[in-house]
Amino acid sequence: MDSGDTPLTERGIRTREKLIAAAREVFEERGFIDTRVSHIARHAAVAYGSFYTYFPSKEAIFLEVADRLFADMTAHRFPSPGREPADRIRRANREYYEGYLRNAKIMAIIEQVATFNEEFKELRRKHRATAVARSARAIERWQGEGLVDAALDPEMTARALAAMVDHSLYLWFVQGEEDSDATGRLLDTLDALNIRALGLPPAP
Amino acid sequence: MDSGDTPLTERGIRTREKLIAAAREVFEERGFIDTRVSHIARHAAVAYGSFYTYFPSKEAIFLEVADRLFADMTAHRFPSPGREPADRIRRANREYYEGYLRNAKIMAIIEQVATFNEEFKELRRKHRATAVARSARAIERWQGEGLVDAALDPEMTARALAAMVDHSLYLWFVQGEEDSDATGRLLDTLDALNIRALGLPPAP
Amino acid sequence: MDSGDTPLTERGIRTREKLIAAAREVFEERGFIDTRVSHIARHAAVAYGSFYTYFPSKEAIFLEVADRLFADMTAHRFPSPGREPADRIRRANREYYEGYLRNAKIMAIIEQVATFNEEFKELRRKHRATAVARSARAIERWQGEGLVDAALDPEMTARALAAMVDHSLYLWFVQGEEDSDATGRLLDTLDALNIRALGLPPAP
Amino acid sequence: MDSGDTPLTERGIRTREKLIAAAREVFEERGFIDTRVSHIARHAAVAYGSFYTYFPSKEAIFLEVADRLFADMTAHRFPSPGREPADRIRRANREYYEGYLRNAKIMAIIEQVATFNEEFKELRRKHRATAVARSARAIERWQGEGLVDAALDPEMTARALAAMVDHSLYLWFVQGEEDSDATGRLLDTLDALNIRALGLPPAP
DNA sequence: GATGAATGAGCGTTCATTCAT
DNA sequence: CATGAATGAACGCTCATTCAT
Repeated sequence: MDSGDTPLTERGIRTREKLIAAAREVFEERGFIDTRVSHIARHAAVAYGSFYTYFPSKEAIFLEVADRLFADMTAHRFPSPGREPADRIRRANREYYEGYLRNAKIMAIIEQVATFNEEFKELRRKHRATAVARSARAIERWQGEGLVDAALDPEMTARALAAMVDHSLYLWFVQGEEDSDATGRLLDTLDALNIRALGLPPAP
Repeated sequence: MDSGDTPLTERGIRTREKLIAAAREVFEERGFIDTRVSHIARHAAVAYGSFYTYFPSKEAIFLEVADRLFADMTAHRFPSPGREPADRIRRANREYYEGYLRNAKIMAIIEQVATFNEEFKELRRKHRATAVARSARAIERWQGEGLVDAALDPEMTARALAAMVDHSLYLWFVQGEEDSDATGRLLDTLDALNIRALGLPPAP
Repeated sequence: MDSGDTPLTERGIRTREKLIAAAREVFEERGFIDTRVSHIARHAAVAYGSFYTYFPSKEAIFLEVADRLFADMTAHRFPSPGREPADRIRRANREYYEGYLRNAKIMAIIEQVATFNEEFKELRRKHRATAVARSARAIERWQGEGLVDAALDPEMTARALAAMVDHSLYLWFVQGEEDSDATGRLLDTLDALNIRALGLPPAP
Repeated sequence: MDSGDTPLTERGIRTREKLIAAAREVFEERGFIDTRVSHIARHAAVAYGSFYTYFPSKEAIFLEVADRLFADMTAHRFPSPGREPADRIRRANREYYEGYLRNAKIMAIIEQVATFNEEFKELRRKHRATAVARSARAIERWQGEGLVDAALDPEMTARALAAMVDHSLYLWFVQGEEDSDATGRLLDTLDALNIRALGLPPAP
């Protein structure tokens, strides 16, 4: 009954990977609530009982799927040194938009699970805190350099702007308010509001 | 017998109200998913079957609870004529904050339900569309008066700023990131970012 | 709680009649199993609770409906004196066919109820026994007159021929095997088989 | 998990068979309407949920029981070549009587279900149509050979005589009008009426 | 380890009947 | 007597998890 343990054999690893890939697809298709363990097992072409050889519960496999997602969402982050702040914001945002689009469906499910599962709520909170802290440090730096008004609370500003971007993308791509023709306008507006709110000089 | 009907007698109306009040409390306490019809009935001190005299399902009573919430959230809106734009934004935001606080718990549940129930997704969408449209009209007016940069897309700006306020409040009050000492800083920051993003002159 | 009693006031009688008429229509429409007391009450434009003022149960009102049906089915029977036996059989059958058609829908429901309700099973049995006995007496008479072979068992013959007519009509009109163009052929065949089976001389 | 599937293992097949056998017994005992899935599971000494591993509903298992019944009722049919028509009718009837007796109880339940379930109505209709068609062809053949009056409508005759036999047996064995001493008289009478109605020469 | 059957608590919903007004 | 709300036992079905092979 050592389910959840990392399997040791080559074959076991393959089965585990099949389950994770299947889980992501099924979760994207049906949401967390409407996904059954049987769906995942069948989709992975694995016996029902074998699921529990690798994961102790539906929550556990979802946690793994979400972990990989967060890795993907943050892996592509790389600094763009020696740029104007406005330009760096635009670049960072664009990367985030792309990541969001790539993972929009599963992001939606994570959002769903976070509304009723404490463990997930906490996971989300941590990821957000990390991102907000990094962003707040950048704002403080810019305030030190006289680029951003010192009257702004760096942490709250970072929070609010992250919320703006996150939730706008969520509503647009996930909650079906998307209008693909207008996507460009939305993204441009998010960039502009970010930059204006901070009072940064628009990059030339 | 046919649930969903408006009750015809005083007594029936009372029972229905008891159920709605109980439902709100139970939903706030346990969330939508973990709420059972039996919880609501018991909390209302009403027989199990009586629930179905008034509502055909858990979804139905939740819709009623949410309807009343939206009514409350919008009812308190009143115009503040002859003010500076920045001042009006601050006032409107404060009203919204108060409404949010008053209804934070149930707002959270609505957010939850909207992640898996199409009917609710649609309800939320409509309410948001109304609010965004009003806000976009105000921005256009201010652009006409030369107070806001004409380069900003009014609709997308309205969307993004609404998302910022909504989601910030949601994360703060609902997802447990609240730190009551800092609430004032958050709200001030939201006001400030709103005003700065639009490029409005800060009211004196 | 004296429900089931015959009401005394004019108004009470009217309400009771309304319920019976409504019950027949609803039973015909939905069958016994799928009929709810609420359907009957609503169809009669009578309060739910009032039903129980007049009938102690769904079974009770059905019994009343069925009683009236049997009255109608037998009321039209009148002897046709001084005829040939074959002619009398044809006449009697025709009357029965007409009655069946007039009441086919409710006959179907009675058949349904008789499959699971002992009280109804017994009611049907009695009605059938009466009809079979009368028919058997006629056969005996004809045997006495040398018109029918004395080797035939009068009671069993009466039973079997009644079963033939009853069930043929049931399958034809009720179980939806009806083909209206061919109805005449079916009825003629039933007459002919009756007469031939008894060995009666075909009426000229 | 998905009920209705054919089980894949020996053990699964055994459980499924246990359920079917138990279902037949419980249906015979209590009728379709008063049978609960829990009764069947308990009678089969199987967990409640296991029922749904094999059948999606009470209707589904009943369909299977009925299918097997019809197979039994028709399997024993074998031709009796080179006999007099009257003799063949007697033989065929006797076989049918025996089958009916063997399955009388469950036949009753099928009759019951056919009164309110469209799927079953249709199943019964098909079986009857097959039997009637075969019988009608025999009548036509005898008409060609001059043994049966050409004036008789073969199809309607086949229908009516089948209805006579079927319903007589039903009333006798199922609806509790049975009087075991007289059973022989009933069967003899059914044979005789069949033969006389067709005008066949009684076999010596 | 893989397989798929077995388990049963749990929940939503129904509806005949009773009761308060 | 009329009215319609109140009651709650009963049942069908689900599905995460455990177990036997």
